[in-house]
Order: sequence, then structure tokens, then C-alpha cells
Amino acid sequence: MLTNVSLLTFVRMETKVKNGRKQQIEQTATMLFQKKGYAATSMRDLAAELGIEAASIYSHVKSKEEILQRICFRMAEEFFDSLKSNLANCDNAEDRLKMAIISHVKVVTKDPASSAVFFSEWRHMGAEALNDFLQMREDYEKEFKSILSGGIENGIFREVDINLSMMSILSSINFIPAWYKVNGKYSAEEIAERISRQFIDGIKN
Amino acid sequence: MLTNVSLLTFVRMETKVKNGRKQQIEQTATMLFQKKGYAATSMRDLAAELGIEAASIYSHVKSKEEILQRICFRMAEEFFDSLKSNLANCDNAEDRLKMAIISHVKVVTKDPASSAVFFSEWRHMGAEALNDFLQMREDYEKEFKSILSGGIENGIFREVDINLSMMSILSSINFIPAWYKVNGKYSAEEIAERISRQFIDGIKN
DNA sequence: CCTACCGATCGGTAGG
DNA sequence: CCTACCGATCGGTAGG
Repeated sequence: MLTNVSLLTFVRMETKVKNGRKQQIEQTATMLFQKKGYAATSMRDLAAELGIEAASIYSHVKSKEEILQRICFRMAEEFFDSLKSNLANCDNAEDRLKMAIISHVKVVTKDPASSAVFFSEWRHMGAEALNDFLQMREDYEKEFKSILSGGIENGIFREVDINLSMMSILSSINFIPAWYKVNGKYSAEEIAERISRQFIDGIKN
Repeated sequence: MLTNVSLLTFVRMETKVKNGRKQQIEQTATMLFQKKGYAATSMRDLAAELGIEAASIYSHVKSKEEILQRICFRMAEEFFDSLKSNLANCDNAEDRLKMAIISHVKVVTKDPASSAVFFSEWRHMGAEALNDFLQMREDYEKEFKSILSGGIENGIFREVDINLSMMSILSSINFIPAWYKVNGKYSAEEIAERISRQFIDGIKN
């Protein structure tokens, strides 16, 4: 009986590990990329952390760069999806900016490790992926800029420099993974609330 | 005569190059560290950029890490010196915060490449240097936090979270090297002015 | 998933 | 500042 239960458990875990191995590789790599940086993390480091040989990683992943690309593009998607759904019912510029900031903070605090890799390691992607990536980033920034320019036109915001304010807002939020602790002093909602208030008060008319 | 002049010029240049070679190595390394990251920049990359052999670098510098340390600690010093002199004649909290931001922006825009390395590559220093570095960073942040808490006590600033506001301010400024172009649209003074206004308006009572 | 291995490249040294 | 070289390590492949 005991043997059966153990065996079942074992099989279930094995299956789970097998199905989730690629994700597990990605997750472990994310942690190492954040801690040591992409270039300074070797496939042998990653293998050791996973308890397997370096060569074995290549049964699940075709290259080191593929791991990085998956992290970066998954996060890009999450930022876009979140922004879209959070802006769905907003038309007032102040609400829109607030929701855009909250959306961004939510994504960042939900997965700080992946966010940190996303923000700091993207330049190590190859030229092709890099191009797509930078295009997406530009599109995302454009959303923020259009919110700002809309608010200025309506007189809700004063005449700030759009590029400067957008950069200022996003870089503040993007740095959150560097200090945010999941079980720390601040909840994601509290951070989002305080940061958005500070920025909106800073540019309101 | 011509030979003499040429010889003198040659000697002078040689001397200058010799005296300045270490600085030239540092400067070129800074550029590469910013573009590719410390770990992904090899001593052979650096040598090629300098037009010499990799082994020759070691006549001027004892290791790759020494270059990184020199960049990081030189910048740390500049941030402290600038802050100290800029705060010398300020006592009002609002002025102090404004001057602290202006000071920081000045240092960052004066040498964006070194600043970028300072902000992004410090973690590749060895444990000993890293310890000193993090201590200095903490001290520097403490200055900003004391300005904020002073302003809150006097009722000049509203009751923001000090850690959050400090992080928010510094990360905005620290990201400037990522987009700032020396001959670009914005002067350092203009950036400093706009950023400090936005932040101060965001936390003023 | 492992063993065995590849060519390339790494930071750095010896000796001139 | 160069030539010649070191041991270590890199990302990745072949074959099982």
C-alpha cells in the first residue's frame, strides 16, 4: 500500500517535472540571470542549479539565448495585455495615467525576477529578436506618451515634456524589481497607489 | 628644424599617451562596458578597440576588475563631492531636495557612459569592493532620505513614504544615461529643472 | 538525461 | 608593447 502511494506520488511528480521542465529551466535561469547577469551565467551554472548536466538542458531548449528570448517576450506580452485590459474602461486622462501606472506596477511586482531580466538583459538578444523587442518597447512607450499628450491637450496636465515625463515615470517603476521584496513592507497595490499619486500630482494642472 | 619640431611633438604626444594611457584604457573600457556589459566585454575586445594586444593592457592595469572598480569608485566620489558642494548653502528642505536632484543630474549628464557602468555593472565587483560600494550607496541614499524626512517634519512635504519616494527619484535620474544624448534635445540644466520640479510638485504639501 | 567530446575563447603570465 | 603560451571554461553536438 505504502509502496503504491509512494509510486503514484513519484509518477505524478515525475510527470509534473517532465511537463514543467522547460518552465523550470526558464524559472531557474531567470533567477540566475537576475543575480549574475545573462553573460556571466553559464549553462553549467544553470545545470548545477537544476541538478543535471549542462548537455541535458539542450533536450529542452535549443540555446542559451532562446531562454532569454522567452523571458523577454513573455514579459512584453504581459505588459501589453495588462495595459490593454486596465485601460479598457478609462477615458479621462488622469484615470488613464493612473491605471497605466497601476497596470505596470502590477506586472512588475507579480514577477520581479522576470521583470528584472526583461529590463536589464534584453540587449544580449541577437539582432533579429532585438529588433522586434525594441519595436514593442517603443509601441508601449507610445501608449504612455499619448496619455500624457491627451491630458495636456485637455488641460488636465501642465505642459510637461512628454518624453522626459514618460521616461521618468517608467524608469521609476522599472527599477522596482531591484528592491521589491514579495513579503516585504509594501504591497503591490500600495506601491502602485503611492507612485501614481506622486507622479500625477507632479504634473497636474 | 622641421625634424626637431616633429620630434618634439612626437615626444610630447608619446608622453601624453603614456601618461594618459591608463585613462584611455578606462575610457574605452567604459564605452564597451556600457554597450556590451562588463561580463560580455573581453580584454581582447578592449585591446582591439585600443589597437594593441590584449596582453599589453596588463602593463597598465592589473586586472579586468580593477578597471571596473576604478570607474565605480570614481563615480561614487563624484556623486558625493557634487552633493556636498551643492547642498552647502541650502537649509530649506525644498531647496535642498531641488539642489540634490540637480547635483545628481549634473554628474550623470557630465559623464553618461561612466554613470551607466556605475549603475549597471557594479555587481561584477569582487566581494570586498562590493561591500564598500554598497556602503557608499547606502550613505548617499541616506542623504536623500534625510532631506525628505526633514521636509515632512517641517510640513513642506506631505507624508510620503520616504524609501519609496527616494527610490522613485533616484531611479528616474539614474536611468538618464540610457537615453541622454550629449548633443541632443535637452541640456543637462533643462533636464534637472524639469525633473526636480515634477518630483517636488509631486510631494509638496 | 548522461558520457565524451569539440573548437573557440576567456583572463592572465613569462620573458623579452 | 609584443610573441608565445597557460589552464580553465565557454556554448553546444554526437550518440546512446
